[in-house]
Amino acid sequence: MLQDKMTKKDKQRDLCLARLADYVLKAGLGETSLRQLAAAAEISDRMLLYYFKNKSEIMTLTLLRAAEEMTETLEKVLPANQPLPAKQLLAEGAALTQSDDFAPFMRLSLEIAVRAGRGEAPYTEVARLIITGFQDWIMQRLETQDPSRKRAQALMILAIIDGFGVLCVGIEKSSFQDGLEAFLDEAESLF
Amino acid sequence: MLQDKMTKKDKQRDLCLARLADYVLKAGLGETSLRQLAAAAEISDRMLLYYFKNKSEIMTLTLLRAAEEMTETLEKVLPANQPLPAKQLLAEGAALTQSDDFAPFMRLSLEIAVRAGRGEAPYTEVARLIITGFQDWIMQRLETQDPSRKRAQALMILAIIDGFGVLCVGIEKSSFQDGLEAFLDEAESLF
DNA sequence: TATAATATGTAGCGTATGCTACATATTTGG
DNA sequence: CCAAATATGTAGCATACGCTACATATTATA
Repeated sequence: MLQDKMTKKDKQRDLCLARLADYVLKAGLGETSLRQLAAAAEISDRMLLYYFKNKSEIMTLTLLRAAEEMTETLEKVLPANQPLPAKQLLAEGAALTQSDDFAPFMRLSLEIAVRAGRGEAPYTEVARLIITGFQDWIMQRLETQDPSRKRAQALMILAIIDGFGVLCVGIEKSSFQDGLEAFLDEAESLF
Repeated sequence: MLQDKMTKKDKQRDLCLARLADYVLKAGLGETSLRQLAAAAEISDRMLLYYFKNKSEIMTLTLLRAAEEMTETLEKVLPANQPLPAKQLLAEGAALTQSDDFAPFMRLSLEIAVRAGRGEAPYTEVARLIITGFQDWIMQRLETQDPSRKRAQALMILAIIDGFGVLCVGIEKSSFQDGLEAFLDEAESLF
């Protein structure tokens, strides 16, 4: 990635993408006109379209970059040292959705998923990438006795984490007065 | 609601909102310029702004109308005859997210929740309304032995249903080859 | 150093947006 | 019936959008 023979253009593209990934993580997908993106990248919109062929390419590469950063953040926050039981992994994941480090990724992922649901390109492929990335992360940390069901179990855990994220995002945790732990206890008592 | 002494303007407003609610359920929140809304309402944009004071009012009332319809649809799809055990209620709810009748509400709800998460008015209040509406629906159908935890349990069930909705919306159920039932079995086996 | 390739600024095009001004038609009520 | 209120069409404004044409500066290469 950090090759010596990157042209200046390539280096600028890379710098732009780093800044743009940070920007969309903070601002979301709603404030992404070329002029706004250019301001975030600290260049002129003219140069943005010199470095990239059009807005679609900018957004695709920016979201892929953000997805990469999400994967790295996930790895950093909870390294895959030893597997955890499902309930504990679920608790870790749900807590993540509220942590300062990870919440922006959660919000952005949901925005991407929603747009993917409407069939908007290029969100469809990015959404799939993010979901499978998160799913893999869960699988690598899930202690299980039945390997054949591991993938499905991971998907179930991911669904609960996502659902928790939606509720938090949508209602700003005002209905979670009892706290995250109490909420998660319900998961256990449900079945 | 159907008063005799509605002025023509009031009647037109009502008709518009009915059509607009249908429209946003189909098209989502991404295609909602005044001209597009006017076409959906089968009037001119000029008249749309005669009936309503501005776009913000149009969207607020339209989404409230859609939320009302969601509540009615929920009631119709599964009347509150007798309470169900959590697992069965969860299965019903998850299946709903894929049914033709209810999937549009699910997609729209997620779009609203995401925008609410960014603090965009008027989505914040509408999101809260939708979430509590769905939560109440669950509570009224949930068989429980510990009433003090009923509300939290309902929220947990809602989280799983929402998470399932996100995954379906985001990846178009390609990862659910095993089907909904197998997926739900995991919920049971997880704990 | 001359020339070609790369880089950057300025200006603006065509279109879409939310919204309004102004005129005219239609209905209503005294 | 006639004035006042209500309803509707036409046209367009100001702004924002994605993107491009054109000129000029800077750098690399021969």
